[in-house]
Amino acid sequence: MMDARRNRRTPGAGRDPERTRRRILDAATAEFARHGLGGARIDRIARRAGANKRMLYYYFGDKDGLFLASLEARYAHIREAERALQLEHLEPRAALKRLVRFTWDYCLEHPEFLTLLNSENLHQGRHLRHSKRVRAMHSPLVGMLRKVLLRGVQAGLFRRGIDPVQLYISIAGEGYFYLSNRYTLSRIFGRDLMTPRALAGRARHMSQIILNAVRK
Amino acid sequence: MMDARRNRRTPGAGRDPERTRRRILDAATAEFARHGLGGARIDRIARRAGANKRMLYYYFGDKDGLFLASLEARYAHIREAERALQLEHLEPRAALKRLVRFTWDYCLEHPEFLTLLNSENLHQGRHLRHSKRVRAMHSPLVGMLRKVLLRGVQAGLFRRGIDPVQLYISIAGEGYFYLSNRYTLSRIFGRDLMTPRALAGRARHMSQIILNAVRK
Amino acid sequence: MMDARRNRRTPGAGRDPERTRRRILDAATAEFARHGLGGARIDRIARRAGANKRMLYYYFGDKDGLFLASLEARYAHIREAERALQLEHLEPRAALKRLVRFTWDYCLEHPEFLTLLNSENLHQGRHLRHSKRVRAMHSPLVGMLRKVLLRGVQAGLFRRGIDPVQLYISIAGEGYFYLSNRYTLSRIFGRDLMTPRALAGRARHMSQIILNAVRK
Amino acid sequence: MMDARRNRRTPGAGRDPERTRRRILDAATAEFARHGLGGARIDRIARRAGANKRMLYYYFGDKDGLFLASLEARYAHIREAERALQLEHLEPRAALKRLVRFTWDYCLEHPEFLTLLNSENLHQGRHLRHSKRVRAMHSPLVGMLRKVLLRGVQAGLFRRGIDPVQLYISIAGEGYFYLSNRYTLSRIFGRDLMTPRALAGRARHMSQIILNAVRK
DNA sequence: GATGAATGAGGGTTCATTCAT
DNA sequence: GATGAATGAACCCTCATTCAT
Repeated sequence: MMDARRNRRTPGAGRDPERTRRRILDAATAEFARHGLGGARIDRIARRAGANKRMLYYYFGDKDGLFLASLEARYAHIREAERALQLEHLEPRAALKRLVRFTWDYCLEHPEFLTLLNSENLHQGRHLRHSKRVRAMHSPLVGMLRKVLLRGVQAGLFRRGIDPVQLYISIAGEGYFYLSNRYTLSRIFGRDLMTPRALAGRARHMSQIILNAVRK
Repeated sequence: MMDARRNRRTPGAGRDPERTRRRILDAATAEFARHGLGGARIDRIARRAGANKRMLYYYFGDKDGLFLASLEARYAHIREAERALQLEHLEPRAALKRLVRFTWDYCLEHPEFLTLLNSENLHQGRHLRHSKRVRAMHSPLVGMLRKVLLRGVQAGLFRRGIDPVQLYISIAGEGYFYLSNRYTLSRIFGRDLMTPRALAGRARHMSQIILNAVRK
Repeated sequence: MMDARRNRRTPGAGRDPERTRRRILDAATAEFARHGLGGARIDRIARRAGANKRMLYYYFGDKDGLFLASLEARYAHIREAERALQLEHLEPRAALKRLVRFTWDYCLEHPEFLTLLNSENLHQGRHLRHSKRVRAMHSPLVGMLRKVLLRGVQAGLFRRGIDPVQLYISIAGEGYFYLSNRYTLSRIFGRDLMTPRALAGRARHMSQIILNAVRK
Repeated sequence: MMDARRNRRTPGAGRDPERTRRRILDAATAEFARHGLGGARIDRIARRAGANKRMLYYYFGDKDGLFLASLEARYAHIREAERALQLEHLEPRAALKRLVRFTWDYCLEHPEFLTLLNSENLHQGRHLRHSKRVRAMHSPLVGMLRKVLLRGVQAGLFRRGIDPVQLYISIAGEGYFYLSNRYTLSRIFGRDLMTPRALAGRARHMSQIILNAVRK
């Protein structure tokens, strides 16, 4: 209590603003993902980030601001990854398969994204409504999918009239629902849905569903 | 449960245990659905139920007990409604269509069920784990779907090897994800997913997806 | 909930007023002894007594009334036991030894008495103040002890001028403090005061103290 | 701890952590002493300390933590005062008399210490069990008394084989029981034990008891 | 004599947030 | 940029007690 604080350079604190911000954001994402917006605790976030509580307010305004920042960061992350898929250069069916696979894998590897979205929807999207960035992020995805569908139709592989947004929602939904609701589903069906075998089965099932959905 | 209660005096209070219990449960379901488990407030539930706060504890033990009771009641409700579908007497494709339609309509008319399930999954199913009733409720559902699929195969309409659990998860997931995530999806795609037209479009899309998924 | 309650004759309830009263009193004594007045719970008492909570109020008025009744019952008990001592027929030193021994044994065998008294003193004796019985019950001990001391003086064994009340407080206090404070004393001295050996040691020590106190 | 605090503004609040802590601790000690652990009220403590309720948790964790802190502080206080007695430099009988007198006076002037200890014992010493400091505080006391007894034996004044722990328990117990149980004892003996005269009588009686206990 | 249902005040505790430095 | 101390409202829950039957 009365020790002189020499050489402050402990990891996780100190004078590296960008790093502090990043640590807070990561800690917040983990906390929101685990406990939801209502269940998240500012104290835990600060502790996990190794930061002073006051800093959260300094950088993000308030709890909701922090939540929105987490959400935006995760959206940016997945959209970034999607762009790297480069479906344009693939044969239409292969492109679709790849997108399905990617979406599944992403959900599997980033479960925090699912719970973050669930929280935002529980709160009726009131954070995202204030986000300027998020709308712009998403047109490329729809455009990309639209082009794949068009190429499939032109190649005589896919049927006409498929709405890329509806299809994307199916692609995401097939995996999302399975994973997001894994606890209740496992329980009511008396079956562990998260064994490697079960996961592989779902991946196969999803591919079939989506490819059957578009075929002529 | 459906017996006429004589001589009610003050509305919402007084000596009618079953009614008091029911009112609390309904109020709780609404509150949990709207705010999640963490965001739900015992005070609001009591007020909305017209009951003394103490009564919640008297009947349900604690907040978690109340949450579990809400969850079980909703599960019982949907499974009850499903049983009334009587898919056994329908032609296989009609039966499937009917189940898809029912599931969609149910999610649409009972949005509280979706958020309740999301909350339970956010908490990793820890309430349902203690439920004895819920597992037993669900085997009839799977059994019913299995029989439909079997009849479809025998009639030469459906392909073999479809897992009824995987299929049910798709049926539910197609509607669930769309509705549960409607706020974020509407925002990122810049399109109101809840207009009558959009809803009708989704219903059609879902039917196609599922029927295409099973066809030979 | 709608079962007809046939043949009510479960043990611990039913139509035996005196028995019900007794069971409540015993349960209350145990509860007060264990948790103190402030920490005692009406619910626990009722449950332990196998009685309806309302009955506690029916028989004893309120929590304080119940506490006083417990206290009085324990006082009556020890006074009863004391009367059986019959120190009059013993040689003075033997009489003293016997009293010391009795007091020690009683405290040891009835630890609930100690905590009950502590509770009452914490509350500044406000229950006992309203008791009419307790004053009348007052210990025959003082009279008995006075006679013993007198006989001791006359026999040239004890010194003059010893106040029987002071001496009695010493006799009780030597054991009471040791036992009542056994947890803190054991801890601060790093020694378990409740081993058979330690208890025997204390009994011996006490006898010596008291006998030395009166000797010429 | 004894440094002068400059520029105090509002009394009882503000930015003086050590002072805030101290005020809370004092208020808690008084409250616990008066009402016991179960009967103590966090609200009252905060109010009396002129502090925000939240601060109690900030500094002491919870009610039990606060209770333990109170207990430790009081133990530290009496042991400190004892050390100041410097019995080493006194003739054995004088040393003993002084210790007896001191212990009596301390109990008389610090009745809160008695009730605090009673509370801790009611709770079976569960707080003290977690204290690391308390054990260490007490070996000096025993050591000091042991040396006095030894010197008394060597001087041919005291008898051999007296256990300093047993003797200390007697020294403390003689006063403790009298004072701690003053309400019930006064009531059952129909005599006010707290008049100056009565108190003086007890002090004399105690000295005799203890000195007679050790004499040859 | 006995019961289950109901009450309102208040229990300890925790919350997101802000102050002074 | 960063900190520890402080805040007041509100959290879930429990209390002794009483009502209606």
